[in-house]
Amino acid sequence: MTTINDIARLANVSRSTVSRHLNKNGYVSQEAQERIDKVIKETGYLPSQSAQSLRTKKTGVVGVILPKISTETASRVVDGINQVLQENDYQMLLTQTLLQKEKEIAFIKLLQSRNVDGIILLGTNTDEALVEEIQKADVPVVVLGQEMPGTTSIHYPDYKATAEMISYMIDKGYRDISFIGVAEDDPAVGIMRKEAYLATLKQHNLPFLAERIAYGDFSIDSGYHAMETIMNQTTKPDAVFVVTDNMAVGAMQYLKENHYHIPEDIGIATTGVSRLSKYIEPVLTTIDFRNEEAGTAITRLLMEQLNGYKKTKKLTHTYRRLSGNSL
Amino acid sequence: MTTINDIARLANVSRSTVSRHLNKNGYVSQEAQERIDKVIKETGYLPSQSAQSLRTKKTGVVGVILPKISTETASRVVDGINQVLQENDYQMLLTQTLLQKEKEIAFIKLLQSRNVDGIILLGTNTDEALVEEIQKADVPVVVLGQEMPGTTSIHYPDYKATAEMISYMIDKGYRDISFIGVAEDDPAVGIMRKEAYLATLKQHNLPFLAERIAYGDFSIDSGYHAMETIMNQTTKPDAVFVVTDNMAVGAMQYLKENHYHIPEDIGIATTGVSRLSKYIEPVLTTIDFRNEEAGTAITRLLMEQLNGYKKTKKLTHTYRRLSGNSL
DNA sequence: TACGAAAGTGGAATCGATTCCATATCGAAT
DNA sequence: ATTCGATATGGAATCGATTCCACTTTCGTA
Repeated sequence: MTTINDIARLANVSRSTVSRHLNKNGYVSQEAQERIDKVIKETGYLPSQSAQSLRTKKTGVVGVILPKISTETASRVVDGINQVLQENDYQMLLTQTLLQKEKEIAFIKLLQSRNVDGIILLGTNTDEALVEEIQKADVPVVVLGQEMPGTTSIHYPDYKATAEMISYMIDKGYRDISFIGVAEDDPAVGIMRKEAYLATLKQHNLPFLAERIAYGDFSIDSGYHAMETIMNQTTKPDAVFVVTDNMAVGAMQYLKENHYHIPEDIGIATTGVSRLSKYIEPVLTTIDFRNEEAGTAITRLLMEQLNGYKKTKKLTHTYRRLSGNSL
Repeated sequence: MTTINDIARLANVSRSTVSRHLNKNGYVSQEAQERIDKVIKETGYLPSQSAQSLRTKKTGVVGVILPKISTETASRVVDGINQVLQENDYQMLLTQTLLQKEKEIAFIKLLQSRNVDGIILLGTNTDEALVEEIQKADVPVVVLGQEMPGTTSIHYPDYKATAEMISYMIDKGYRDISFIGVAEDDPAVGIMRKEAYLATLKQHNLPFLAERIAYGDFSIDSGYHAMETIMNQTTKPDAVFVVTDNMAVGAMQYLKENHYHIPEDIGIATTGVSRLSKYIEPVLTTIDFRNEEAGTAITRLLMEQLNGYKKTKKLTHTYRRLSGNSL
């Protein structure tokens, strides 16, 4: 590796001069600039980020913590994040928790020791310990997907969107709607969406049956089994709302294997739009949270913080409903 | 930020002693260890990666260069990569080229200036300039998806798998198979797969018609238009092989919009298995390159190199065919 | 002609770690 | 009693940059 000292020596200047030239601050004569540029080109010199960031406390790296990259939702968010980071000359250090909550905290620490300039967390919970760790952090942390106390965050309109979808299903004529949710340690997906489901049924004076609800853990498999549980009851629902697309895939698989027709025998709706779901039968009716835009939005908020903006902001992301023929 | 100097001062030892304790090399008395541990716990001290890597020339970070993260193929590979990296306490710096070739070279440089310990490149071409840049790199670079001269790489069995799929289609009774490919600057996907298609037709004494071939650029849209081009000819094929799943989605969209039935009017086969494609009609017949395993495999090769193994290895990844009802 | 500001440059300290080397203590073996 | 190896510790150099400061030269203007 060639270093700034090599460049200085070869160009017959001091390393202060090289640095001044590279950073375009201070005075450097035309001739010196040319000699330096020439040597840099010849050697292919690249400044060491480690050394630079030791001095400047800036790495140009943003840490991203997410549950699992190979889901359509997450990878779209990452696309959005990456877009804004690239515009601002930041790189992305990516970590996956695989839904182990303790890893979120561990990664916040780890990323800081890696001297990232900021952290974007795709949130799955708002546990006390996590909130605390975020407060303690000495770099800005922004959160997407949960309303995190005391932290700049963007959350999805979980309640509103779910309520609207359930209403829509009722308008379509469904009267016995079942629900596949997730555990309640996820406030956004676990609590808000379920509450919206329950409240909307009530509002329309529809009865609520405990056996119409089953839970999964975000995986396809768990969606399959939740659907199975629901359909194994003595009476069967005429529709199902699944809180995540991944679980909806599992639910559909169960329905298909057991020869239920969608939407004649049972209607299905979910959140999250898949690349494929538009093109293949049945076209899923879903709530599209426009994850890519959410990714760019949360990253812009982080950029604001990196540029010195201090106040915490809370935003709600927008969404749209995509109508397919699964209802 | 607390530094090693703070720890040393608070624990009443020199910073050499703290370092020795942290790295478990050299002698440190029991009492000193305890005092140091206590102070570290109290302060929440984390060593600065920048400083460490400036001294040790190791960052514990691996750079990953890929075309686009929000594709099923890429995100599955990343999953595999991440798994092995995590096992080995490495983090991942992720970059996207969005299929701009010059960015591959730019990122190789950039990642080096960020002092990554190694680079994993999901290859899209084997251009001279790229090969050169890889040779020049002073960290190990491994490549997935292309057979890169002089570099450790794993490539997919593009020729064999494609030939086998075309044969399978012929066995199924299709006699007029069309082909949606990509530009030939991608040796693996652009050249090998097309050659396999042509050779297999010839081998079965089937005629080849130039108008049965169209090209896309990996995007859904381009698959749509390629399919459109093919179906707008005076005679129509009875099947199509699409070289990537993303383009296959576009092709299917075209077929669906124009009321062709799959597989009655036209059969379709592709590579790459989507989470969804198994569950929704029609179930796609595809070549599954098992991207996640490919990701773990290439990462293990990189780990070997990081541990001092010098020789370059060339491996071919395995695959399997998944039969659906799209043929 | 003189003087102060602008232009140009290098020296040295610094960031936060690691690591080599010198030094000191102590117990065991000769 | 002396010596030697093991244990324990701190000092100082170093990694590759940035940045402050001091110093010199140049130049326009009073």
